[in-house]
Amino acid sequence: MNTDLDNVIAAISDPTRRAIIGRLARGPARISDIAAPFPMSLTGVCKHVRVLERAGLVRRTREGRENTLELSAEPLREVARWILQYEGFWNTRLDRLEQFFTSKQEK
Amino acid sequence: MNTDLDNVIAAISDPTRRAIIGRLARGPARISDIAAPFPMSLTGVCKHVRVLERAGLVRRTREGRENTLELSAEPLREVARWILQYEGFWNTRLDRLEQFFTSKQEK
DNA sequence: CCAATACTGAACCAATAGGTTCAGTATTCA
DNA sequence: TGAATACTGAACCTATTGGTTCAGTATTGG
Repeated sequence: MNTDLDNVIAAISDPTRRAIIGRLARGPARISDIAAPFPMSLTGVCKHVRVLERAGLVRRTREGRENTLELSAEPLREVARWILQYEGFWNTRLDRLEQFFTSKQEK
Repeated sequence: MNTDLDNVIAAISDPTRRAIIGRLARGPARISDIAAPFPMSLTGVCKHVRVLERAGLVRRTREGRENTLELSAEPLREVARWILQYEGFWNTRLDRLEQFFTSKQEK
């Protein structure tokens, strides 16, 4: 089974898709606009956009032949939450030790 | 080309590997110990561990026939940094609007 | 109306991911 | 020493990923 978290993390594991997110953070854009800077066919970019869409990271509004994309960063929040639970492990050696004993007590 | 960030994010996109990280957060463990709860062959778990290792998320210490694994969460920091730059986008509607105009000004 | 624009779907491809089994190598315990 | 333990490598399999091309459908501007 594939959870939402899996899909979101998989979506942001690709550098092209992270770049698309970065672009959309500066404001909404059409697929063609987004595709322009990439050394890749429009179809290729289209596919990446669909992956982001399925992960809930992008909202699409069709008007006529144009598809305007908008960043929808909410799903990243869950990912941040998952990662930040390990925050104590990437500071000092001491923090790591402390975290270890804290979790031992909790158990 | 595959960046470190790509490898780390790809590593944590798999639920089995996230579970392994969760297990190691409670303290070091041998591969067999880690493998036990998973409905999967030891070889399968071994492969997952190697992925985590290549991403720098796990350190291994061999003593005799036993491989003791230890969490090395530092690489997650970069991922957190990447995600948190979009923090303003997952709060209120207002925040999103604000962020949008702020970035417009910067440009 | 015609041509250009903005996509989209289908078919294809090579590489990678995630799993398996089986056989092998060290290492340790009794 | 001999059996059990703790892995590891190789070969294999299927499904998915990330890309392509080509052909098609709407939509729009001149």
